[in-house]
Amino acid sequence: MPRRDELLGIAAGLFAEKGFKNTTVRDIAEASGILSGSLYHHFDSKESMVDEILSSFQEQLFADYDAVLKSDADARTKIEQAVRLSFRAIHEHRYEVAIFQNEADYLGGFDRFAYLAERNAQSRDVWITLLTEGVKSGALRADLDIELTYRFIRDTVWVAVRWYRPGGSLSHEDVADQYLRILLDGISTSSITEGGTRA
Amino acid sequence: MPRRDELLGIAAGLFAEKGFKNTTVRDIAEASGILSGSLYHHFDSKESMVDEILSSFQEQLFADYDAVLKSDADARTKIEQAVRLSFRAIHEHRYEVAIFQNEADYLGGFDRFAYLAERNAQSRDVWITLLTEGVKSGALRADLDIELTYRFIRDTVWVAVRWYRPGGSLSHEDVADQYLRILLDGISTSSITEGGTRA
DNA sequence: GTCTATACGAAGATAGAC
DNA sequence: GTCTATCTTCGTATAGAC
Repeated sequence: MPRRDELLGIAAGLFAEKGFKNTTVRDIAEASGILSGSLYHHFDSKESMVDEILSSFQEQLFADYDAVLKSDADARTKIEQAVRLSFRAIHEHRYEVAIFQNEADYLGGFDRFAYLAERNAQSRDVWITLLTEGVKSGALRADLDIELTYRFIRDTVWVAVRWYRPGGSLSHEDVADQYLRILLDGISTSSITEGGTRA
Repeated sequence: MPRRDELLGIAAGLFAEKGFKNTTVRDIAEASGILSGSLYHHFDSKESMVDEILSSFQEQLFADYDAVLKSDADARTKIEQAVRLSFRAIHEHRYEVAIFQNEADYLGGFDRFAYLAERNAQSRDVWITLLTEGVKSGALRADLDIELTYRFIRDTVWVAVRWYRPGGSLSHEDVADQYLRILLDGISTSSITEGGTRA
Protein backbone atom coordinates (compact mmCIF):
# COMPACT_ATOMS: atom_id res chain seq x y z
CA MET A 1 0.00 0.00 0.00
CA PRO A 2 1.38 3.42 -0.96
CA ARG A 3 2.50 5.47 2.01
CA ARG A 4 -0.06 8.12 1.22
CA ASP A 5 -2.96 5.70 1.53
CA GLU A 6 -1.53 4.23 4.68
CA LEU A 7 -1.45 7.69 6.25
CA LEU A 8 -4.97 8.42 5.07
CA GLY A 9 -6.16 5.21 6.71
CA ILE A 10 -4.57 6.17 10.01
CA ALA A 11 -6.06 9.65 9.82
CA ALA A 12 -9.48 8.22 9.01
CA GLY A 13 -9.37 6.03 12.10
CA LEU A 14 -8.56 8.97 14.31
CA PHE A 15 -11.09 11.31 12.72
CA ALA A 16 -13.75 8.65 13.17
CA GLU A 17 -12.89 7.94 16.79
CA LYS A 18 -12.15 11.36 18.17
CA GLY A 19 -13.66 13.71 15.65
CA PHE A 20 -12.01 15.86 13.03
CA LYS A 21 -11.47 18.87 15.21
CA ASN A 22 -10.32 16.82 18.18
CA THR A 23 -7.67 15.10 16.13
CA THR A 24 -4.51 17.14 15.75
CA VAL A 25 -2.01 16.89 12.97
CA ARG A 26 0.43 15.82 15.64
CA ASP A 27 -1.88 12.97 16.65
CA ILE A 28 -1.95 11.69 13.10
CA ALA A 29 1.82 11.98 12.78
CA GLU A 30 2.44 10.21 16.06
CA ALA A 31 0.08 7.37 15.17
CA SER A 32 1.99 7.05 11.90
CA GLY A 33 5.35 7.02 13.59
CA ILE A 34 6.57 10.25 12.01
CA LEU A 35 6.64 13.93 12.96
CA SER A 36 3.92 16.40 12.14
CA GLY A 37 5.97 18.36 9.64
CA SER A 38 6.52 15.23 7.59
CA LEU A 39 2.82 14.88 6.93
CA TYR A 40 2.93 18.00 4.81
CA HIS A 41 5.13 16.20 2.34
CA HIS A 42 2.05 14.12 1.51
CA PHE A 43 -0.85 16.52 2.01
CA ASP A 44 -1.25 20.30 2.00
CA SER A 45 -3.53 20.43 5.00
CA LYS A 46 -5.59 18.48 7.49
CA GLU A 47 -8.67 19.51 5.54
CA SER A 48 -7.30 17.91 2.39
CA MET A 49 -7.07 14.67 4.26
CA VAL A 50 -10.74 14.50 5.25
CA ASP A 51 -11.67 15.77 1.87
CA GLU A 52 -9.91 12.92 0.14
CA ILE A 53 -11.26 10.38 2.62
CA LEU A 54 -14.85 11.50 2.19
CA SER A 55 -14.96 12.20 -1.51
CA SER A 56 -13.46 8.91 -2.59
CA PHE A 57 -15.80 6.99 -0.33
CA GLN A 58 -18.86 8.84 -1.52
CA GLU A 59 -18.05 8.29 -5.12
CA GLN A 60 -17.96 4.56 -4.62
CA LEU A 61 -21.08 4.48 -2.48
CA PHE A 62 -23.17 6.34 -5.00
CA ALA A 63 -22.08 4.14 -7.82
CA ASP A 64 -23.55 1.27 -5.80
CA TYR A 65 -26.82 3.08 -5.18
CA ASP A 66 -27.14 3.86 -8.86
CA ALA A 67 -26.74 0.23 -9.75
CA VAL A 68 -29.63 -0.69 -7.45
CA LEU A 69 -31.81 2.11 -8.71
CA LYS A 70 -31.30 1.10 -12.34
CA SER A 71 -31.77 -2.62 -11.83
CA ASP A 72 -35.06 -4.15 -12.92
CA ALA A 73 -35.88 -5.85 -9.64
CA ASP A 74 -39.23 -5.10 -8.01
CA ALA A 75 -39.56 -2.18 -5.61
CA ARG A 76 -39.33 -4.20 -2.46
CA THR A 77 -36.21 -6.02 -3.59
CA LYS A 78 -34.55 -2.77 -4.48
CA ILE A 79 -35.25 -1.39 -1.03
CA GLU A 80 -33.81 -4.48 0.53
CA GLN A 81 -30.74 -4.21 -1.67
CA ALA A 82 -30.25 -0.57 -0.82
CA VAL A 83 -30.44 -1.34 2.90
CA ARG A 84 -28.05 -4.25 2.57
CA LEU A 85 -25.49 -2.31 0.62
CA SER A 86 -25.57 0.39 3.27
CA PHE A 87 -24.75 -2.08 6.01
CA ARG A 88 -22.05 -3.54 3.81
CA ALA A 89 -20.61 -0.04 3.47
CA ILE A 90 -20.61 0.30 7.25
CA HIS A 91 -18.76 -2.98 7.41
CA GLU A 92 -16.20 -2.16 4.77
CA HIS A 93 -15.75 1.55 5.34
CA ARG A 94 -16.74 2.24 8.87
CA TYR A 95 -14.33 5.10 9.43
CA GLU A 96 -15.52 6.89 6.35
CA VAL A 97 -19.16 6.41 7.27
CA ALA A 98 -18.52 7.56 10.84
CA ILE A 99 -16.70 10.66 9.68
CA PHE A 100 -19.46 11.49 7.28
CA GLN A 101 -22.12 11.00 9.94
CA ASN A 102 -20.32 13.07 12.54
CA GLU A 103 -18.75 15.82 10.53
CA ALA A 104 -20.89 16.40 7.46
CA ASP A 105 -22.95 19.09 9.17
CA TYR A 106 -19.92 21.06 10.21
CA LEU A 107 -17.78 20.51 7.14
CA GLY A 108 -20.71 21.12 4.81
CA GLY A 109 -20.50 24.76 5.79
CA PHE A 110 -17.31 25.24 3.80
CA ASP A 111 -17.33 25.73 0.02
CA ARG A 112 -14.82 22.99 -0.37
CA PHE A 113 -17.26 20.47 1.05
CA ALA A 114 -20.34 21.63 -0.78
CA TYR A 115 -20.42 18.25 -2.51
CA LEU A 116 -21.48 16.66 0.77
CA ALA A 117 -24.81 18.44 0.63
CA GLU A 118 -25.23 17.48 -3.02
CA ARG A 119 -24.60 13.85 -2.24
CA ASN A 120 -27.09 14.06 0.56
CA ALA A 121 -29.72 15.38 -1.81
CA GLN A 122 -28.85 12.66 -4.28
CA SER A 123 -29.26 10.01 -1.64
CA ARG A 124 -32.62 11.43 -0.70
CA ASP A 125 -33.69 11.20 -4.34
CA VAL A 126 -32.75 7.55 -4.45
CA TRP A 127 -34.78 6.71 -1.37
CA ILE A 128 -37.78 8.82 -2.23
CA THR A 129 -37.87 7.15 -5.61
CA LEU A 130 -37.64 3.67 -4.14
CA LEU A 131 -40.28 4.35 -1.51
CA THR A 132 -42.64 5.94 -3.98
CA GLU A 133 -42.26 2.96 -6.28
CA GLY A 134 -42.87 0.70 -3.29
CA VAL A 135 -46.14 2.38 -2.39
CA LYS A 136 -47.32 2.49 -6.01
CA SER A 137 -46.60 -1.17 -6.54
CA GLY A 138 -48.50 -2.06 -3.37
CA ALA A 139 -45.49 -3.47 -1.59
CA LEU A 140 -45.56 -0.73 1.02
CA ARG A 141 -48.45 0.66 3.02
CA ALA A 142 -50.30 3.37 1.19
CA ASP A 143 -50.59 5.56 4.27
CA LEU A 144 -46.83 6.02 4.70
CA ASP A 145 -45.41 9.49 5.08
CA ILE A 146 -42.72 9.05 2.44
CA GLU A 147 -40.52 11.89 3.63
CA LEU A 148 -40.58 10.73 7.23
CA THR A 149 -40.04 7.13 6.23
CA TYR A 150 -37.03 8.15 4.20
CA ARG A 151 -35.50 9.89 7.21
CA PHE A 152 -36.33 6.96 9.39
CA ILE A 153 -34.53 4.53 7.09
CA ARG A 154 -31.58 6.79 6.47
CA ASP A 155 -31.06 7.42 10.16
CA THR A 156 -31.68 3.87 11.21
CA VAL A 157 -29.21 2.46 8.76
CA TRP A 158 -26.30 4.85 9.11
CA VAL A 159 -26.45 5.37 12.83
CA ALA A 160 -25.53 1.71 13.25
CA VAL A 161 -21.96 2.73 12.54
CA ARG A 162 -21.86 3.91 16.15
CA TRP A 163 -22.00 0.42 17.55
CA TYR A 164 -21.35 -2.03 14.72
CA ARG A 165 -17.94 -3.70 14.91
CA PRO A 166 -16.64 -6.12 12.29
CA GLY A 167 -15.90 -9.41 13.94
CA GLY A 168 -18.64 -8.95 16.54
CA SER A 169 -21.32 -11.53 17.20
CA LEU A 170 -23.47 -10.27 14.34
CA SER A 171 -22.19 -10.00 10.79
CA HIS A 172 -23.26 -7.05 8.71
CA GLU A 173 -25.57 -9.39 6.82
CA ASP A 174 -27.19 -10.47 10.08
CA VAL A 175 -27.69 -6.90 11.15
CA ALA A 176 -29.19 -6.02 7.77
CA ASP A 177 -31.58 -8.97 8.03
CA GLN A 178 -32.79 -7.97 11.47
CA TYR A 179 -33.13 -4.33 10.57
CA LEU A 180 -35.10 -5.17 7.47
CA ARG A 181 -37.36 -7.42 9.45
CA ILE A 182 -38.12 -4.63 11.92
CA LEU A 183 -38.42 -2.01 9.22
CA LEU A 184 -40.74 -4.06 7.05
CA ASP A 185 -42.77 -5.89 9.68
CA GLY A 186 -42.32 -4.05 12.96
CA ILE A 187 -41.64 -5.49 16.36
CA SER A 188 -45.22 -6.04 17.42
CA THR A 189 -47.32 -9.19 17.26
CA SER A 190 -50.45 -7.23 16.49
CA SER A 191 -51.22 -4.07 14.58
CA ILE A 192 -52.09 -0.75 16.17
CA THR A 193 -54.00 0.40 13.12
CA GLU A 194 -57.68 0.80 13.01
CA GLY A 195 -58.58 0.07 9.46
CA GLY A 196 -55.11 -1.02 8.39
CA THR A 197 -54.64 -3.70 5.79
CA ARG A 198 -53.56 -6.25 8.32
CA ALA A 199 -54.85 -5.63 11.80
CA MET B 1 -34.28 34.38 33.73
CA PRO B 2 -31.02 34.64 35.64
CA ARG B 3 -28.10 35.80 33.53
CA ARG B 4 -26.30 32.56 34.15
CA ASP B 5 -29.09 30.49 32.60
CA GLU B 6 -29.41 32.86 29.71
CA LEU B 7 -25.72 32.39 28.92
CA LEU B 8 -26.03 28.63 29.26
CA GLY B 9 -28.88 28.66 26.79
CA ILE B 10 -26.86 30.59 24.27
CA ALA B 11 -23.90 28.28 24.73
CA ALA B 12 -26.12 25.23 24.33
CA GLY B 13 -27.41 26.53 21.01
CA LEU B 14 -23.90 27.02 19.71
CA PHE B 15 -22.60 23.71 21.01
CA ALA B 16 -25.53 21.94 19.38
CA GLU B 17 -25.12 23.67 16.04
CA LYS B 18 -21.39 23.81 15.58
CA GLY B 19 -20.09 21.26 18.05
CA PHE B 20 -18.38 21.76 21.37
CA LYS B 21 -14.88 21.95 20.02
CA ASN B 22 -15.85 24.18 17.12
CA THR B 23 -17.47 26.69 19.40
CA THR B 24 -15.01 29.10 20.97
CA VAL B 25 -15.43 30.93 24.20
CA ARG B 26 -15.30 34.07 22.11
CA ASP B 27 -18.21 32.80 19.99
CA ILE B 28 -20.32 32.33 23.09
CA ALA B 29 -19.39 35.74 24.42
CA GLU B 30 -20.13 37.46 21.14
CA ALA B 31 -23.51 35.76 20.82
CA SER B 32 -24.25 36.96 24.34
CA GLY B 33 -23.19 40.52 23.60
CA ILE B 34 -20.28 40.51 26.02
CA LEU B 35 -16.55 39.84 25.85
CA SER B 36 -14.92 36.49 26.42
CA GLY B 37 -13.29 37.42 29.70
CA SER B 38 -16.67 38.31 31.17
CA LEU B 39 -17.89 34.76 30.79
CA TYR B 40 -15.44 33.67 33.42
CA HIS B 41 -17.31 35.68 35.98
CA HIS B 42 -20.11 33.11 35.57
CA PHE B 43 -18.28 29.87 34.81
CA ASP B 44 -14.79 28.57 35.46
CA SER B 45 -14.37 26.98 32.06
CA LYS B 46 -15.99 26.03 28.79
CA GLU B 47 -16.11 22.45 30.03
CA SER B 48 -18.14 23.50 33.05
CA MET B 49 -20.72 24.93 30.71
CA VAL B 50 -21.36 21.71 28.79
CA ASP B 51 -21.19 19.81 32.00
CA GLU B 52 -23.95 21.84 33.53
CA ILE B 53 -26.03 21.71 30.35
CA LEU B 54 -25.79 17.94 30.04
CA SER B 55 -26.06 16.91 33.65
CA SER B 56 -29.14 18.94 34.43
CA PHE B 57 -30.88 17.68 31.31
CA GLN B 58 -30.03 14.06 32.02
CA GLU B 59 -31.30 14.25 35.54
CA GLN B 60 -34.67 15.39 34.34
CA LEU B 61 -34.86 12.88 31.51
CA PHE B 62 -34.14 9.93 33.72
CA ALA B 63 -36.70 10.95 36.25
CA ASP B 64 -39.20 10.70 33.40
CA TYR B 65 -38.00 7.26 32.35
CA ASP B 66 -38.23 6.03 35.90
CA ALA B 67 -41.81 7.16 36.14
CA VAL B 68 -42.70 5.13 33.06
CA LEU B 69 -40.80 2.09 34.25
CA LYS B 70 -42.55 2.12 37.59
CA SER B 71 -46.04 2.72 36.26
CA ASP B 72 -48.44 -0.22 36.19
CA ALA B 73 -49.39 0.08 32.54
CA ASP B 74 -48.93 -2.95 30.29
CA ALA B 75 -45.64 -3.53 28.51
CA ARG B 76 -46.73 -2.17 25.19
CA THR B 77 -48.11 1.01 26.68
CA LYS B 78 -44.90 1.60 28.58
CA ILE B 79 -42.88 1.25 25.39
CA GLU B 80 -45.14 3.73 23.68
CA GLN B 81 -44.80 6.12 26.60
CA ALA B 82 -41.03 5.83 26.61
CA VAL B 83 -40.89 6.59 22.90
CA ARG B 84 -43.25 9.51 23.25
CA LEU B 85 -41.38 11.06 26.13
CA SER B 86 -38.18 10.82 24.11
CA PHE B 87 -39.67 12.77 21.24
CA ARG B 88 -41.05 15.25 23.72
CA ALA B 89 -37.53 15.66 25.09
CA ILE B 90 -36.28 16.33 21.57
CA HIS B 91 -38.97 18.96 21.25
CA GLU B 92 -38.34 20.64 24.57
CA HIS B 93 -34.60 20.24 24.88
CA ARG B 94 -33.27 19.84 21.43
CA TYR B 95 -29.95 21.53 22.08
CA GLU B 96 -29.24 19.31 25.03
CA VAL B 97 -30.19 16.18 23.14
CA ALA B 98 -28.09 17.22 20.15
CA ILE B 99 -25.07 17.93 22.32
CA PHE B 100 -25.43 14.62 24.04
CA GLN B 101 -25.75 12.77 20.75
CA ASN B 102 -22.79 14.48 19.16
CA GLU B 103 -20.37 14.86 21.99
CA ALA B 104 -21.01 12.06 24.48
CA ASP B 105 -18.46 9.79 22.86
CA TYR B 106 -15.72 12.35 23.02
CA LEU B 107 -16.58 13.90 26.37
CA GLY B 108 -17.18 10.51 27.95
CA GLY B 109 -13.44 9.97 27.78
CA PHE B 110 -12.84 12.47 30.58
CA ASP B 111 -13.31 11.59 34.25
CA ARG B 112 -15.50 14.56 34.73
CA PHE B 113 -18.03 13.19 32.27
CA ALA B 114 -18.01 9.61 33.46
CA TYR B 115 -21.64 10.03 34.41
CA LEU B 116 -22.56 10.09 30.73
CA ALA B 117 -21.57 6.45 30.38
CA GLU B 118 -23.48 5.57 33.54
CA ARG B 119 -26.59 7.25 32.25
CA ASN B 120 -26.20 5.38 29.01
CA ALA B 121 -26.08 2.09 30.85
CA GLN B 122 -29.09 3.12 32.87
CA SER B 123 -31.03 3.94 29.74
CA ARG B 124 -30.11 0.57 28.29
CA ASP B 125 -31.47 -1.09 31.42
CA VAL B 126 -34.76 0.70 31.04
CA TRP B 127 -35.19 -0.40 27.45
CA ILE B 128 -34.00 -3.94 27.92
CA THR B 129 -36.46 -4.28 30.77
CA LEU B 130 -39.34 -2.89 28.74
CA LEU B 131 -38.57 -5.03 25.72
CA THR B 132 -38.16 -8.17 27.77
CA GLU B 133 -41.47 -7.50 29.47
CA GLY B 134 -42.97 -6.93 26.05
CA VAL B 135 -41.84 -10.27 24.71
CA LYS B 136 -42.86 -12.13 27.86
CA SER B 137 -46.31 -10.63 27.82
CA GLY B 138 -46.75 -11.59 24.18
CA ALA B 139 -47.05 -8.01 22.98
CA LEU B 140 -43.80 -8.25 21.01
CA ARG B 141 -42.55 -10.94 18.66
CA ALA B 142 -40.81 -13.75 20.48
CA ASP B 143 -38.02 -13.95 17.91
CA LEU B 144 -36.74 -10.42 18.54
CA ASP B 145 -33.07 -9.90 19.23
CA ILE B 146 -33.61 -7.75 22.32
CA GLU B 147 -30.19 -6.14 22.30
CA LEU B 148 -30.39 -5.21 18.65
CA THR B 149 -33.94 -3.98 19.01
CA TYR B 150 -32.86 -1.79 21.89
CA ARG B 151 -30.16 -0.20 19.76
CA PHE B 152 -32.56 0.20 16.91
CA ILE B 153 -35.05 2.07 19.05
CA ARG B 154 -32.48 4.18 20.85
CA ASP B 155 -30.80 5.24 17.63
CA THR B 156 -33.98 5.78 15.73
CA VAL B 157 -35.52 7.95 18.37
CA TRP B 158 -32.62 10.19 19.28
CA VAL B 159 -31.23 10.67 15.82
CA ALA B 160 -34.41 12.52 14.94
CA VAL B 161 -32.92 15.52 16.70
CA ARG B 162 -30.88 16.03 13.54
CA TRP B 163 -33.88 17.04 11.50
CA TYR B 164 -36.77 17.72 13.87
CA ARG B 165 -37.61 21.40 14.20
CA PRO B 166 -40.28 22.72 16.53
CA GLY B 167 -42.85 24.59 14.50
CA GLY B 168 -42.33 22.40 11.44
CA SER B 169 -45.13 20.63 9.63
CA LEU B 170 -45.08 17.70 12.06
CA SER B 171 -45.45 18.15 15.80
CA HIS B 172 -43.39 15.99 18.09
CA GLU B 173 -46.55 14.01 18.84
CA ASP B 174 -47.09 13.41 15.13
CA VAL B 175 -43.55 12.23 14.70
CA ALA B 176 -43.86 9.92 17.69
CA ASP B 177 -47.08 8.46 16.27
CA GLN B 178 -45.51 7.74 12.91
CA TYR B 179 -42.35 6.31 14.40
CA LEU B 180 -44.34 4.04 16.67
CA ARG B 181 -46.42 2.89 13.78
CA ILE B 182 -43.33 1.92 11.79
CA LEU B 183 -41.57 0.45 14.80
CA LEU B 184 -44.51 -1.66 15.86
CA ASP B 185 -45.98 -2.59 12.49
CA GLY B 186 -43.33 -1.97 9.88
CA ILE B 187 -43.69 -0.28 6.53
CA SER B 188 -44.66 -3.33 4.53
CA THR B 189 -48.09 -4.58 3.54
CA SER B 190 -47.00 -8.19 3.86
CA SER B 191 -44.60 -10.07 6.05
CA ILE B 192 -41.21 -11.39 4.97
CA THR B 193 -41.17 -14.10 7.63
CA GLU B 194 -41.46 -17.71 6.88
CA GLY B 195 -43.13 -19.16 9.91
CA GLY B 196 -43.78 -15.83 11.60
CA THR B 197 -46.85 -15.27 13.70
CA ARG B 198 -48.52 -13.19 11.09
CA ALA B 199 -47.37 -13.76 7.55
C1' DG C 1 10.35 10.69 2.85
C1' DT C 2 11.50 12.29 7.29
C1' DC C 3 13.70 15.49 10.62
C1' DT C 4 14.85 20.01 12.95
C1' DA C 5 13.36 24.25 13.95
C1' DT C 6 10.23 27.65 14.06
C1' DA C 7 6.64 31.08 12.57
C1' DC C 8 1.95 32.39 13.22
C1' DG C 9 -2.45 32.54 14.81
C1' DA C 10 -6.19 30.87 17.61
C1' DA C 11 -8.15 29.55 21.82
C1' DG C 12 -8.71 29.03 26.88
C1' DA C 13 -8.01 31.43 30.76
C1' DT C 14 -6.54 35.23 34.37
C1' DA C 15 -5.93 39.91 36.81
C1' DG C 16 -7.41 44.01 37.96
C1' DA C 17 -9.91 48.44 36.65
C1' DC C 18 -14.53 50.27 36.20
C1' DG D 1 -21.34 42.09 35.77
C1' DT D 2 -18.49 43.65 32.15
C1' DC D 3 -14.19 45.54 30.07
C1' DT D 4 -9.17 46.01 29.03
C1' DA D 5 -5.21 43.81 28.57
C1' DT D 6 -2.53 40.01 28.53
C1' DC D 7 -0.47 35.28 29.36
C1' DT D 8 0.16 30.68 27.82
C1' DT D 9 -0.53 26.81 25.42
C1' DC D 10 -1.61 24.44 21.54
C1' DG D 11 -2.37 23.58 16.71
C1' DT D 12 -1.57 24.31 11.79
C1' DA D 13 1.68 25.08 8.69
C1' DT D 14 6.40 26.30 6.46
C1' DA D 15 11.53 26.16 5.26
C1' DG D 16 15.42 23.90 4.58
C1' DA D 17 18.80 20.19 6.06
C1' DC D 18 19.57 15.18 5.78
